[in-house]
Amino acid sequence: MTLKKDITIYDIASKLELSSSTVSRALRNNPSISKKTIDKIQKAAKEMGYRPNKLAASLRGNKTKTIGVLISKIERPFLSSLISGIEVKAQESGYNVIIAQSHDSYEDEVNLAKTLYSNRVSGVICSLAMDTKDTSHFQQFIDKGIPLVFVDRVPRDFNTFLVMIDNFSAGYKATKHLIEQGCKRIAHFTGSQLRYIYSERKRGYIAALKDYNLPLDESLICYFDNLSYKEGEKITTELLSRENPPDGIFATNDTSAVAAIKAAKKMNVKIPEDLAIIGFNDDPIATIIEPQLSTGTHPAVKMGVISATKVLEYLKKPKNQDFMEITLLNTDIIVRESSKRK
Amino acid sequence: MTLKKDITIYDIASKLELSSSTVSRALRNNPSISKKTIDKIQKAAKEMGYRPNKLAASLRGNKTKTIGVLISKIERPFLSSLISGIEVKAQESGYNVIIAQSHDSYEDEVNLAKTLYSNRVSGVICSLAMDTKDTSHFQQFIDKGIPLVFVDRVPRDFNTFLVMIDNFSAGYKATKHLIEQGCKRIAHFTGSQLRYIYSERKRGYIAALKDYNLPLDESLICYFDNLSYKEGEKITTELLSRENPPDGIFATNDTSAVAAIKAAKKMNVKIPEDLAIIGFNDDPIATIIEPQLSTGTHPAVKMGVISATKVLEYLKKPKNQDFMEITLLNTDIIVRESSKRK
DNA sequence: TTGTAAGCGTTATCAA
DNA sequence: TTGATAACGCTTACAA
Repeated sequence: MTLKKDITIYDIASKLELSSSTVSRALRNNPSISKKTIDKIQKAAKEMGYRPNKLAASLRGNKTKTIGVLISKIERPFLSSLISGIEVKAQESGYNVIIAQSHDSYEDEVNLAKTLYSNRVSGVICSLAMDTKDTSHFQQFIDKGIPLVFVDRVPRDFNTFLVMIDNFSAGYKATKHLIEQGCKRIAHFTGSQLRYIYSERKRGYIAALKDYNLPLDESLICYFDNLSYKEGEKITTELLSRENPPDGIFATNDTSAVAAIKAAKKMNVKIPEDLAIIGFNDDPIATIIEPQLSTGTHPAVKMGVISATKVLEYLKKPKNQDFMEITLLNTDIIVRESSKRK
Repeated sequence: MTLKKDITIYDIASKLELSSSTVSRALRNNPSISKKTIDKIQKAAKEMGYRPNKLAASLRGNKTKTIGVLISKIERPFLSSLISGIEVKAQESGYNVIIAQSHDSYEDEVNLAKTLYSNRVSGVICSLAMDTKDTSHFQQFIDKGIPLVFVDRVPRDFNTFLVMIDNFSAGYKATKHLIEQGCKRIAHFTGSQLRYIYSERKRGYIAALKDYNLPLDESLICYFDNLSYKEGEKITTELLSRENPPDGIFATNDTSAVAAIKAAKKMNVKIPEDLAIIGFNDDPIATIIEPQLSTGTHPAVKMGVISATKVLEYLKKPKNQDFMEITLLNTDIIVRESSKRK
């Protein structure tokens, strides 16, 4: 097996009888090099099959042009779209994206943060694991001036960039919509209250009930462990078996909402007449289920692009990072069959 | 903004009055260093907050411990699961995963391959863009002894690792299943015939028809551009409007199959009685649609793990890479409501 | 068991 | 406009 050797700037330099620094500059179109030399060098580089060694450049410049993305699970539609947005934006600017999945484990998240650091990523974009309380493992990035963006599942108390939707308003809108459809007893599916996004949506839910003079029944607030389909089925079945079942459900994700639809149908509960349901995220399943699921939009790709943009902008002109910049995106309710009573 | 300086092995060395090489070795538990020294060094490293600079190590060792993944779009459930499998396996072995999306564009694929090369990835795992004909942009990896694995959408004529399911058999089984349900006129939704996976499934479909003495009606083979929901809707509607419509559909992906179900329902065609449908991939939507979609399994996570394993094994003991190693995974038919007539 | 020194491929500084 | 040289932080012969 004879491997082709890597061509370096030295190879080009010696072939053209120039110095390596001239070659280096020419390849980056440095204006101090004459047009003629630049052309000659770039031509030779192409012919010889030169490929810059980004490793060496990174080491030298102490910047990797790499964005580390730390999320729970790629398979979640919201997260894969988020990554897609990040990747597109990063690519545009010549940055690479490296992916790390915490699988919603705090320990993994801590270790992966270390790994990203060791890899000297230029910036980090993170959506927290479900049960992360302590976020001190992110301090290392701040200490080094590495831009850090939390997206969607953000911590409550960390001074950095946050990108998320207006979750309070989202919860409020979704609940208001159900109220407008005539719902009087609205259940709410929520996730870990450590996660701001869930507690805020819940707060929006509560505020809407209050504004419309509906009593708050704590027993209708269902705290999920992982917002899975299975959990959604189980809890819906339980809810609908009660003496005084709800007539509406605002689920904080589509997976549990779809499970609710299926469970309700199995129990012959009419949707939306007897039970109006709205989810959140607008996952692909929302339009597949019958009746189609009303939901709140969660602009994943856009959030990815914005997150990456924050990182890239910061890298261009770093500021004191002892601040918090929150980007709140608007969210809309998409009304589909599962909640449309009129 | 005062940034913490990076601690290097030199900092540790001078603090402990040792040499940098001793520190370097101790940090990697090199047996030639005394237990006592190792402990002392590792303790100091921890206290001082040392983080290895992988960049420097990579440059020195000319290996990055990074696997480049080149795929069309992360959002596809099959691909995000594939990546997940790759990431988990890579993580285990201390490798990073960098993601590049071609968005099914041949030009992007060529450029991204270059970028991955410039980043000196240790290995590459790729699922081709829909319309990639020429695969010479991958030769650079072979020339350098960088392990290259094609997964799922593989080229026809490239000597390297291939990981895929037995697509011929998959197509055969799916078709056979429909025949066994009594279908006589089975339509087939297929993708670009440049992609082996689609042409092989089609070959399986044709072989099954032949084995069961059903005539092959070329007009029932539908060539899709992108296998999207929209395309599926349109083509199904057209098919069912014919004088002599099909009584079964074998769709090469679930998206188009689900679209077919929806379109058929809209036209009051009974599923599975009048039209039995089977898809492929077992995407999440398959169990959400009603009737639930029969489909062929596509073990994405497993394929990811295997692909990563091939890369890692090769890196452990490189061989002559002028060979082809095909890993064919088995696939099963999951019979659900959309095709179960008895 | 530990130390010295060279080198990985760039880029930046200074000098010519 | 170009060249010589040092440096980025690590690993690894080779020497002690």
